[in-house]
Amino acid sequence: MAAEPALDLAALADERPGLPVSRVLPAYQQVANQLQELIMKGTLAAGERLPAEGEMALQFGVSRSTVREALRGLSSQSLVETKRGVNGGTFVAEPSAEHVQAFLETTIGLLSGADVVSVDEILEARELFEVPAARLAALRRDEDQLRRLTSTLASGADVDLAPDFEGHKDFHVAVMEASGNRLLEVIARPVFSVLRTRFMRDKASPEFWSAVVGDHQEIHDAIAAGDAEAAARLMHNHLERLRSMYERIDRAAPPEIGDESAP
Amino acid sequence: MAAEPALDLAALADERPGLPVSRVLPAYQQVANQLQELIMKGTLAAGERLPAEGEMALQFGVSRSTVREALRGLSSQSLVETKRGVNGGTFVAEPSAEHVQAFLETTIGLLSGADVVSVDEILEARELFEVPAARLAALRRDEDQLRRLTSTLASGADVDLAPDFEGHKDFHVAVMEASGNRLLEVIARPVFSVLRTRFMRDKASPEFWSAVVGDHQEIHDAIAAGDAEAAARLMHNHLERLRSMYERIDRAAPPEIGDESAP
DNA sequence: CACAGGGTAAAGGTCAGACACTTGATAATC
DNA sequence: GATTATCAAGTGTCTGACCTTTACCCTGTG
Repeated sequence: MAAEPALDLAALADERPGLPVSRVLPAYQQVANQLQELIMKGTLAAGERLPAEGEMALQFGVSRSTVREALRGLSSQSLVETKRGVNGGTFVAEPSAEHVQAFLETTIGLLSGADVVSVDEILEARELFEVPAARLAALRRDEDQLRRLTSTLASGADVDLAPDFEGHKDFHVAVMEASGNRLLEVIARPVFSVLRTRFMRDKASPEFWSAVVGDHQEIHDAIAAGDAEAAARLMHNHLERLRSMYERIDRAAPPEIGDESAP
Repeated sequence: MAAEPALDLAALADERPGLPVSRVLPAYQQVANQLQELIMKGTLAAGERLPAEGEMALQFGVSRSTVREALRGLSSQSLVETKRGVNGGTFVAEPSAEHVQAFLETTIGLLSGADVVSVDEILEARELFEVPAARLAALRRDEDQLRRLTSTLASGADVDLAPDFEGHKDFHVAVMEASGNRLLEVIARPVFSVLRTRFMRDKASPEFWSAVVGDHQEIHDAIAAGDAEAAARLMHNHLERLRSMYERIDRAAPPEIGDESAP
């Protein structure tokens, strides 16, 4: 086992951030950077197993704690995953859409909370994503996707006495799914979720929700019929309706966010 | 200093993931989760300073190493930042668009590399973002943004003998900036960068690049004139041109990615 | 009084070594 | 042959120490 050509990573650091930082990065940062680069370059393939922590510590010439801190950073970026037990270890993670969505949701939420982006911008972006999504869905949805879209209508109608955001959400998610563009889905869903989080349910009138259900039905029919332009137009109108509600709530609510102790 | 009402966080864990995990999460995960929740809820405001690592260790009833691993995770999600020295410590990070962009760029790159999303989908998504961006830019650009847009043209023309992706990139970034929607900008830029990374420069003919420069000029003029529909139409045509080039390269290149050792 | 220099201490960064916990595989037992 | 006990690799956690950075204070000097 002496001839194992284990990963020789120690000669990969080429970072010269100029001068904005303290001229030397912490060791755990350097280790993380090097590993990340190897992963991004594909040198370490998805699913591949990294050396054990102790071994990496030897290779990098740092302590095991330092390696572990580096790995924690990478793992919370979903670049690696760790498993315990025999055959455990650190593995290069298979990138998944869910990771990206989860991250985007939290960060867009923060950006919005910190007023780096406004609610108007989120609503506008949403329209940019969802109107084309409806158009594409009309053109490309397969039977399966259509079935799923239909089912969100049914469940929405069932609970129309307790109209909640869930049915609403499911419908829009199904539309994006039917658009056949996963990147669009990955990006649009978090945008959507942030709005959902910011504007909790039960703030709109029952009439509003029944109008929403009606909109959904119409959009569904257009998508089912393959009428792309109608689907796009109806989605646009639908989002206009939502926007006006959001804006009303936004104006009514205090600018403070994250407060939940108010009686 | 004995009566400092430090953050009492130890009674906040309400996570019951059901059973998909090993029924208990690692301590560093739990600590990270609790801190993250406090940050997301706004209980810990941006810029606020957390207790020192040793103190948090006491509060959570874990060792300092465990706290540190939790903090590494949070800091690579840009939720906290650490500073050394006196008055150093861990601070809740101010969310910034750059963080999101950096993360999106790496993850979309990975998703694309792993064929979770196809190049076609990225190109399509890009069109969905950029055509409306051009329209909005025509309607809303201020003088400053227009100036920046113009300057990208000049630099592009200067180096038309060595047409590189940089000028191309700057132009498109300037358009998105002029759209006045920061969320759009945050999302579209990484999408764009991924394409740039995947299709390195110098693969297209000089004629192609001069056509690109011409397109840019036309789009610029439309935006400058405030002609939204023309800007959108021209951007659409421009992206069609780019798409055909990307697709040609994609077909010609081997399906392997991340190879750079090939002579 | 103003400023330069050094000291100081708080807090993060790193290390070493040890032990506990998980978990798949293997061996021992019924 | 099926069940159970043992084992070992590897991550998870702890302890306690020491190094490094750096804002701030306190001199001392001009």
